[in-house]
Formats: sequence, structure tokens, C-alpha cells
Amino acid sequence: MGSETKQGDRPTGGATVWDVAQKAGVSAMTVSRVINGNASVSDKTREKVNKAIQELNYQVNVAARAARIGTLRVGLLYSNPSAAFLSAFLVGALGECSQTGAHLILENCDNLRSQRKAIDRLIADGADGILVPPPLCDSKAALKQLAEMGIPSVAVATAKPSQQMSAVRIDDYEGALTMTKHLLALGHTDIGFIKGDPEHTPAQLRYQAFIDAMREAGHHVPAERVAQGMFTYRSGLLAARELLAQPTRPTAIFASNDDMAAAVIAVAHGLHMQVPDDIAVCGFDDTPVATTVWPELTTIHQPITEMARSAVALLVEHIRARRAGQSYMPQHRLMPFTLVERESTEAHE
Amino acid sequence: MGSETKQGDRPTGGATVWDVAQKAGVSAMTVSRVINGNASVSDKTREKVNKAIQELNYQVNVAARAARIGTLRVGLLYSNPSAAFLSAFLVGALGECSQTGAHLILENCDNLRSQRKAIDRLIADGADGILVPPPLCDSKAALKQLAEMGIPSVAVATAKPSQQMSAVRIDDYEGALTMTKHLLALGHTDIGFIKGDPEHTPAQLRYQAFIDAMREAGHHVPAERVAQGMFTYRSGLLAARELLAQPTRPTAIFASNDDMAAAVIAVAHGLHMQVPDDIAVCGFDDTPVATTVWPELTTIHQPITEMARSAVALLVEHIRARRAGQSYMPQHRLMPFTLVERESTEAHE
DNA sequence: CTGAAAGCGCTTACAG
DNA sequence: CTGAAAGCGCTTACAG
Repeated sequence: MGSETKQGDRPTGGATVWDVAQKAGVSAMTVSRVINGNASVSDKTREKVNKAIQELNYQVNVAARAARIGTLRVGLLYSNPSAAFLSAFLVGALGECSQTGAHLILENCDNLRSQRKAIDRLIADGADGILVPPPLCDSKAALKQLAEMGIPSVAVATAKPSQQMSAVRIDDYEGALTMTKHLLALGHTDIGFIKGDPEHTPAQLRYQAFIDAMREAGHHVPAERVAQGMFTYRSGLLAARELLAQPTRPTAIFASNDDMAAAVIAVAHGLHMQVPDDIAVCGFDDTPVATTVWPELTTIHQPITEMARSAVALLVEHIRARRAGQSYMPQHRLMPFTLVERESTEAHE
Repeated sequence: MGSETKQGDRPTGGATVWDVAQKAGVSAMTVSRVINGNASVSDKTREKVNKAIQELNYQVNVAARAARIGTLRVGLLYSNPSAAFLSAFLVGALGECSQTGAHLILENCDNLRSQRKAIDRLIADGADGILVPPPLCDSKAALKQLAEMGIPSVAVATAKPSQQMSAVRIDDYEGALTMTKHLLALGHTDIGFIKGDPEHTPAQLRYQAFIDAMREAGHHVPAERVAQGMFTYRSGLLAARELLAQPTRPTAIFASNDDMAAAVIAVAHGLHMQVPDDIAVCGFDDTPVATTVWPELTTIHQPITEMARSAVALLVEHIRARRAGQSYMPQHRLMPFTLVERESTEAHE
């Protein structure tokens, strides 16, 4: 009936399966079947129902559904995250959850020792599936436990996802390739590189892509042009000093993330070098530090919010399939990245 | 009964109001009354019920409650947030929401022009109340609209909350007082100060506290020791250059937030000054940049996560009261801050 | 392929 | 102060 209660009904309408059923001349049951799309309904019936849904602007009441079906709980295992990553991720995950009517529950797990406990806690809190962002998505132990427990889970932003598990990511290799080609196109041929933490899967791919692109362009990369970093600002400081202490300096430095690139700028300024005139600098990830420092950083943008949204959607699919007793194949989703050109690599002379 | 369904029941138990009612020898209705605490129940009955709840480890099924009562939707109006603030805030808000069974819905509102629309959209999406973090909590227009619509809302981390509205914050004045006294205790008497964006209420209080603490300690603050900043890294760079270009330099600089303090360090290094030996530096807020830069920043920590939790609790109280037709008095909650001492102000000589 | 019935766990009137 | 009944909107068996 959709009577005018002021009790938290969706302000959008308040049409129920019943209203739809009446309008379509079928039973509520059939409407439910159409909504959920899994059972068999004749095409003719389906059409009638969909039409009624449209006309009534019907939207399922997720609360009522949850009361019957059980709440869908999506767990997020976050550990030592960059605030930028976490906030972008949460915005996406939350958006998708409220559309689906799922609840998002968080569990922090700072040191690797507590991983097992954190996962157990998440499950004790009723998580039906788990989202695994970096760096946990690269932890063999965590992945193994998840697999053994058979709980639906999705790795986000790992560079080398397991075949056994759903994943959402960008192509780190292509990203670093694009960035290197950008520097080459600007006329740089002598480029320094700062590697990231070898424990993180993207580090290796980004480095490999840099080397490959340079080789393909016919440029040799001598050992003294490559420094090891750990993805931290601090490690970037050290690596930058090393690269810039050489008798001849590179004309550009590609740091494998923004924090380290920011450190390169700080060191360059300390040496009274102008960026980008004396040295071009670029990063990776497009975190807030990229636009905080001056000059702002050229970098590769990862669509974290979209990736989180996508990961939740995948997870919910998996959970639903599991509840319905159906089997589910892990899916891998590749999202588009973007090269963001800013002042730190402005045209070379 | 708590039969063994695998359908998303709380793994913790599955006891229902019915189970509790039976055990306590009362009706389900009475159990409900005890849980919600608003209606009148005799003390004896209440005790019996509470005992049964404990023994059965009963927890309300928020989904079922939501199906009846309508989902409680908490809206968050975020705009141009620092990622650090947003992620800490979301972690707290989400934690409290999942305990209460409320849904968190997000709405971004980047430019001030779109405020009105963003609030309308939030309400169209069914928000029963709104969380207002900075900088919107200081926007007269937004606050006015919220007040006119009569929608429950809570300002978070504003320095000068309206009496008409609930608010959760720290005492910015006390915080800056504490920081200034810390510098004084380290032996600094000639201290520079970088002010924040005058549009943000905390900026004024932090500056006032600095001046008051200096005066109280018997130290005059000449005009050339104060620079205007805008809370951005960039503005901090300019302000720091101004302060350090003086013929005699201060021995310490108090920047009214961490981004600007980080800029001070960068400028100092550029001038080949050691921090903290040549100049001590401190910030405010304890954002991630405080521990990203080197040396790490002494700063004032705001318990953002706790504040968000508290704000959601306040909002839910208000919404419940409103639904029950009761009046509600706006509440102001003051949370404790902490002085975090790090390397950037280590003991002076 | 489709429907009538019963129920998810809780709460809102309505009685007493 | 307390309870029996009905219902929130949806979905799960059970029939046909």
C-alpha cells in the first residue's frame, strides 16, 4: 500500500513487492524472483514485472530483505594503510555497500603476527566475505588462511594476484611503461630509478617495466642509476642522495611511488637544483602528497575508489553464490590507470 | 529457539527476544521494552530480563529491528577533506554505525556553491541526521540550512560550535597553550608562529593561545615573528621563508598545523639549518605527514576516530528522540588531546 | 514457470 | 506496568 508513515521509509516512494505484484498482475513471489534474477521466470512475466517496477519506481527495502536473508557483512582487513589509500578505499566500499544494503565492518591488523587473529575476529563478527587491500594482499600467510577457511575474499591493488582468488587491480607494468615513455618523450635519456619495497608485488613490476622501456628505446641503465627504496619518504631521501651524489647526474628520476618522489624533490632543493629544469621527477599512485609538494608531481593515478566499489560488488556476488550453494569462479578485474602530468616533469627545455 | 540456520545469523548466538522472554518468564514485548529502555518496566522485571539477556548472550538483530523501525541512516557531508582526517573519521563512524546498526551514507561537496544541493541529496537518500566535519562545520550557510530544515546534525572538530547544534571537538585553545608551554619549557623564548586560514575557527584560537602563553611567561611577540599561513604546505613554505629571512632568527617555530610545519622543515633544510638543533619546529593535528617527514614532528594529537564515534552516538540519540517525538537538547562533547613529543623539538642544547 | 502460506526477529498500537 | 495480536517487506520451502 505504501501508506504515509514517517518511520524511515525510503523517501523515494515506499512501493513494495506487493504493489508491484498487483500492478503487474502476478504474485509477490514472482516479483521477488525477478528482482533477484536467479530463478526461472518467463520472459513475458519478467517484462510485465520490470515495467511495473519502473512505473512505481520500486526499490527493494534492503532492511526487510536483510531481516529474512541475514545481513550481508563485508569485512575489511586494513593494516598500516596510507591514510590516502584508506580514505579513497572506504569512500568506494561504503558507496557500493549502501547500494547493496551490505554492512561494512573494519578490522585493523597492524603487525603481521596478528593477521590470523584479525581474520578470526572479522569472522566472529559475522563477516561473510573479506576485502584484502595492500599490503595484506601480498601476504602469503594471510592468503593461505583465507583460502583454507574457504571464505570469499577479494585482493585489491596487488600486482600479482593468485589464480585462486578474486582480485581488482591496475596493470602496474603498463603504468610504469607509460611513465617511462613519457619521460623519454620529453627528451630524457639518462633517467634514475628508485625501486620500492621488494616485499610489495608492484615494486618488481614497476622496475621491470622501466628497464624494458629503456632497453626498447635503446638506452642502457647503468647500476648507479638505480637505487633501492622502501616506498617510504625516509628511504626516498637516502636513495635520492645516492643518485644525485654521482659525478654526472641523471636529468630525471622516476621514483616508484609518490612519497619517495616527494623526497627526491626535497633533496634536489637542498642541492639547489630546480625541478623540473635541472631535474625532472615523477612518482606513482597519485596520493595527496603529489599535490602537496611543490612543484606538484607527475604520477600515475590509480582509481582506488572505483576499485573498492568493484571489489565489494565482486565479493557480494561471491557471497550470494555461496549462500545459494552455487560454485563461484574467482574473477580478476583490471581497472584503467591515468598518467597525470604536473609541473615536476614539465617539457624539458 | 535459535535453530541452526546458516543464513547470516549472528554467529555469536542467535538468541531472540523470544528466547529471552521465555527464560525470564515474561513476554517478548517486555523484553523489547527493556532493550530500548524508554518505556516503563518495573525494576524487578527489568532485572529478570537483563539477567536472561546476559545468560543467553542475547544481541538484538539490527536487521530485523531495521525492518520494522526503518533503517537509521547517518549522512556524512565531506568536502575537500584531508585524506588523513577522512580515513580516521570513517573508521570511527563506521565502527559506531555497525554497532548501532545504522547505515553510513556519504556525500561529497567540494565547492561551497554545491552545499545546498549536497544536503538536499543526502536527505533525498534518506539521511535521518547529518555529520558535519571541517571545513563545513564552520560554514554559516550550511549550518543555517541544517538548522532551518530541523534535521539532527553534529559538528565535528569545529573550534567554536553554535549553541543550537551538537558538537564534538577538542579544546584548540588549551592545545596550543600546551604546545607553547612545551616550547617554553625546552628553553625557547624567541618563538615564531605561523597562523592558519582565518576562515577556520581553530586558527584564531590556536594563535590566541600562543600569544597568551607567551605573554603570561613574560615574553613579547614582535610582529615579525608572526606570519600568515593558510594551513597548506605551500603557504607554510612562504611563511617559513618570511620568518627565517629576518636578521635574527627565532629558535623555534610553532606552525598551526602539520602541513605547514613540514614546510618549515623543508625551508630550514634548504637554508642548511639543522632541526631541532638550529631551530625547533612543531605542528598541530598529528596527521600522517608528522611522521613522514624527517625529523618527525612534535604535534598535538586529536582523537579523530573517537570523535567520529562519539558524534555518531550523539546523532543516533538525537534521531531516536526525534522519532519518539521527544525534544532533544544539543550536546557539546570535549575530547582530550595529547601532546606528542617527537624529534623536531628535542631538548634544546 | 507460478502461487498461497508461513516466517525472519522485532516493534507498534491496542488492551487490560 | 504488562501482554496477545498483527505487521514491517521480503523470501524460503512447499505445492502445483
